[in-house]
Amino acid sequence: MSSVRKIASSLGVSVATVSRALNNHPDVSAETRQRVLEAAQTAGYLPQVGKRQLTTIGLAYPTSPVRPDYGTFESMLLAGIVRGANERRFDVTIINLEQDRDPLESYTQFFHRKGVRGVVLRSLEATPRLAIDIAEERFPCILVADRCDDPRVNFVDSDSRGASRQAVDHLIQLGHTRIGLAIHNVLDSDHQDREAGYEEALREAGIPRDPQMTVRAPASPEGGAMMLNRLLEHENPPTAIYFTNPLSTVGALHRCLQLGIRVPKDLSIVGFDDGDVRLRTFPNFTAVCQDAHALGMEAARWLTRSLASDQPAIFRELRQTRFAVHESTGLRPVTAVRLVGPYEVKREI
Amino acid sequence: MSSVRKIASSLGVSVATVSRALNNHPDVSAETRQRVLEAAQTAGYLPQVGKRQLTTIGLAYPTSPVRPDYGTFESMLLAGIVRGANERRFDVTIINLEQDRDPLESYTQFFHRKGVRGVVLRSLEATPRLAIDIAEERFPCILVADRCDDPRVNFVDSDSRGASRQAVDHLIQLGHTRIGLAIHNVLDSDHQDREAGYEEALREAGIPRDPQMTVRAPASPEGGAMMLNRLLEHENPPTAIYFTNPLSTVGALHRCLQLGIRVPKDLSIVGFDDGDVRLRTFPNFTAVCQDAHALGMEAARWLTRSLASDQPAIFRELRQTRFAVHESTGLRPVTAVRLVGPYEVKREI
DNA sequence: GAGAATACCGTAACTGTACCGGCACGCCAA
DNA sequence: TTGGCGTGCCGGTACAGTTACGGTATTCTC
Repeated sequence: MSSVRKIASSLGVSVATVSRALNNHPDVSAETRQRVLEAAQTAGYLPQVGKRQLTTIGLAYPTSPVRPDYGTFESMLLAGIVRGANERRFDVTIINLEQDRDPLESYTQFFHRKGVRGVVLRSLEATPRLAIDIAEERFPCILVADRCDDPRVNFVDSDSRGASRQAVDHLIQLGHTRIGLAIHNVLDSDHQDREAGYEEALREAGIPRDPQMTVRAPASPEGGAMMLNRLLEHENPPTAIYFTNPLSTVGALHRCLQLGIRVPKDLSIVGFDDGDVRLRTFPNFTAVCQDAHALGMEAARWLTRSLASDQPAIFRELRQTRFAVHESTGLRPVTAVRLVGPYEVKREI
Repeated sequence: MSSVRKIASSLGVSVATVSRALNNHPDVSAETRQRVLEAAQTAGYLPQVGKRQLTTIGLAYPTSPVRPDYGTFESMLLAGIVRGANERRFDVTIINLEQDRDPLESYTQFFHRKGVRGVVLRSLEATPRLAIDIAEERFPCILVADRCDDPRVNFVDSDSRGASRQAVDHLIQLGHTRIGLAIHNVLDSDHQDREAGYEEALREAGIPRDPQMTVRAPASPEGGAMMLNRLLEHENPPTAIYFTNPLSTVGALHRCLQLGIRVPKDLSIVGFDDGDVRLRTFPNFTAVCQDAHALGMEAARWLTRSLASDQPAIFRELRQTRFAVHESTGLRPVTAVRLVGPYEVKREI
């Protein structure tokens, strides 16, 4: 519809000036650039190279991409996105939202300058705000591995409430009544789910929730070890713990081995897994499992289908996580383990 | 230099036909397409949209990208590549070489159709052949995490011979004389390095190499456990083992815990690490460490610098891996552990 | 105060792609 | 046989956006 020439004539400037303004070239005054950007925004300008239809989608990260913290999660997610996009012969480019973006330009302009027709937004921590901003500009976007209340925001997320409840139920069935919750210190929607599932299972079983049985720490092996320490130092320690993150689960299991705590004989542990971390620990841990690959694939599939068919529907999917029993959960021990010193373990009646 | 119009006039066809032939459109005869592709090849045709200089590089995978097998290695590599490319404001797109490539078109045409000016080639297993093909077309390309004898091929790889030798030396210093080698069953250059380092250290110390102390299996936790079994079933078992892959190291440590073999008291283990796997096992294992992030960053840095400066130099870098001592290596035990049944361990004099 | 340097912008030339129409050929029915 | 119709293939042209070059006005320097 709109082109650089249309915008140029409507503003009384030349096409070269419009092009320069849209591409952050230095040879244009700030005032003119502002006028051009506004005109482009209101006209709903979409650049097109030649007349080619672009077949690239972006994977946008608010910060530096692929944080090692997340273990294999990012890998699996990316693999899923690439596979989903390839089904319709789309390519995927990685976009860093903090890099190379002019604060003046809109997201739409930024993404078009990058040559992508839509983005999968990988939201880290507290930034679904971004998704709303992009949705407001009506640029095709889908949030992955997070969710958002705004009705204009598309997302694919996993819902771990059901499986979390199932996990805690499983512990209760094994006779446990004092069950700890070791959760991320930043409560995003995922972790809210897990806490809700934990709470539901307790309530259903008529077990009152003890706030001292909930501890919080960053998602890391060190955080996991720390949370284990804190729970077992309690005068009335738990006999089972639900760790809501893969890395803290690994850290906790490691700490148990260090302390000589036998899992599951002395202590039952349910963890969380994104990939196959649970199959690489000792013992293999019972876990709530999230399929990151499927998450990414679904997101890319919907986005590319939506771009190809050109009908802007709303898409919001919550995929249920799965509960898988392995070797780290067992019957409630008759004697609970308690930590009395940094390296001293006491088995009580 | 050359454009669709130049090619069109030199062949006596229209620009539309050239464009169609270059983009795999159906409305062109096979014979004409062939002629156009050949002319484009000899003329060294490089498409350019508008007059824009493309600032995208590709990360090309011969097969499906990001294999979960490799743990966090792919994640770290990708993160490094993206960061290296961003330094010069380049973007990265993921390209699957098996997808959407017409067998008739050259790699150059394929990559240009994808809109990238250069590629980082992630070679998996036995495919440095690809790097040679691409180098022959003079398309900017760098092989990462592998190497190639052909003098036209650029690469960034890590050299683990020195650190492997250091690792085995370390074991010898601790009094070990019977040292096993558990290595990948496919001997790419990386694993050749590791074997060479092992051999060198033994020779230097005057210890004859026993072929029965070398076992081979796929790089997986199961492979690691299997290799451990095979070595410890030997009538004269080793007191220390070098596992040349992160996943097999994890599998072996897991198997030791299962069998009740105390590491390092009964058996010393040196492993290999790409990221921080060694810090998430029990015990944390002594390892030869490869910095995948740095590998990717160096590759992308060189490629983007080379594209920006437009001088096609040759680049071949071997980064030394690092040897890090952790908790899985100790003094040679007086009694070696031997496996006499699937779950029976015997400690001999 | 005159010359030089710089900031900003317009004209025009250039890139590649898609739409539309035309030509040649083959097939089918009257 | 002949006219009509569909299809494969291709050319002309309009149009997308970008950049080289040059011009004008303003500012800086001596």
